Amino acid sequence: MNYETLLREHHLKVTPQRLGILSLMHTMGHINIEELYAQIKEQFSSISLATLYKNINAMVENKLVTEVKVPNVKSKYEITKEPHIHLLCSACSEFIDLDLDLHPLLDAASSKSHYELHGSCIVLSGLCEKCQKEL
Amino acid sequence: MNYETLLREHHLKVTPQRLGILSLMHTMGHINIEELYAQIKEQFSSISLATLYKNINAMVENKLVTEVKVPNVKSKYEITKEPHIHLLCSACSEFIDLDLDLHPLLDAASSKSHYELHGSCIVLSGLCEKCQKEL
DNA sequence: GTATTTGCAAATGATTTGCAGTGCT
DNA sequence: AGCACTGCAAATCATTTGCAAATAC
Repeated sequence: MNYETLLREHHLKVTPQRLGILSLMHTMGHINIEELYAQIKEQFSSISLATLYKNINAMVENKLVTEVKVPNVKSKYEITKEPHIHLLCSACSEFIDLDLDLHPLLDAASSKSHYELHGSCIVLSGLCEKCQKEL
Repeated sequence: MNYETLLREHHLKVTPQRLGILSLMHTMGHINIEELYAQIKEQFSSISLATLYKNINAMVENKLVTEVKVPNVKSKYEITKEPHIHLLCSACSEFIDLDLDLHPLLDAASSKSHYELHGSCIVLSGLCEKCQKEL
């Protein structure tokens, strides 16, 4: 993925810090502010939390990045993609994407409610396969 | 609904403040901390925010109440019920429940991921019927 | 060259904690 | 009676803001 292009397409200037943020977000899949700050300090030891917040906010406003609010844990951030399901394991905190066709659900929701839908935040929680066996 | 019984069933002591909180939550459907504080002050003028937080947290821990994390706005609280969809209008901030059969989705998610699912937080956002017409 | 971004420090906002007094069972 | 709850004040944690120096375009 070319992060420079991605930034420019979303009307954001290219800075080394932003490239670092996107690269981490891409390799981690989902990441919260705390983890992001810890990781990015390894590349930019003097980066400040304020910069991180400003950048994340700018990216979310420009829809380059999506915030996923998750019950019980801190918000995660991911590079924006098509609507999909998130799964959270309440034992080991694994947090993964699940690509299922959401159109049947979205269509049903839309026609029953007469809403014109633009976004979704779907988090299902339970036990992952591994944790089911270990408990 | 009998709030006293509800509290006892969830191993929480009955206090006037808690009855007030549940009553408001039931009549409002969904409510955030700020709204709740403003409303409950009319019944208990000396109630403190700390008490409100402690009670909400206790109720959430005992699963009497569910926190709904919503993108862009403050968390809402509701009396716990079966999994369902929430709809948020991004123009007028209407926030409503939509009762659709979620079993097809949950079953598909479960069998594809091998997760044993326990909870869901589903928020769809868009424009309500009224706001579509006005824009 | 101009506008934006960065990093620091300080300010704000939200939530939690400690504790003395009160109320529930 | 004993333990949990309330309300206050203070502490903590998360996020935002203001500003001078550095950087992007």
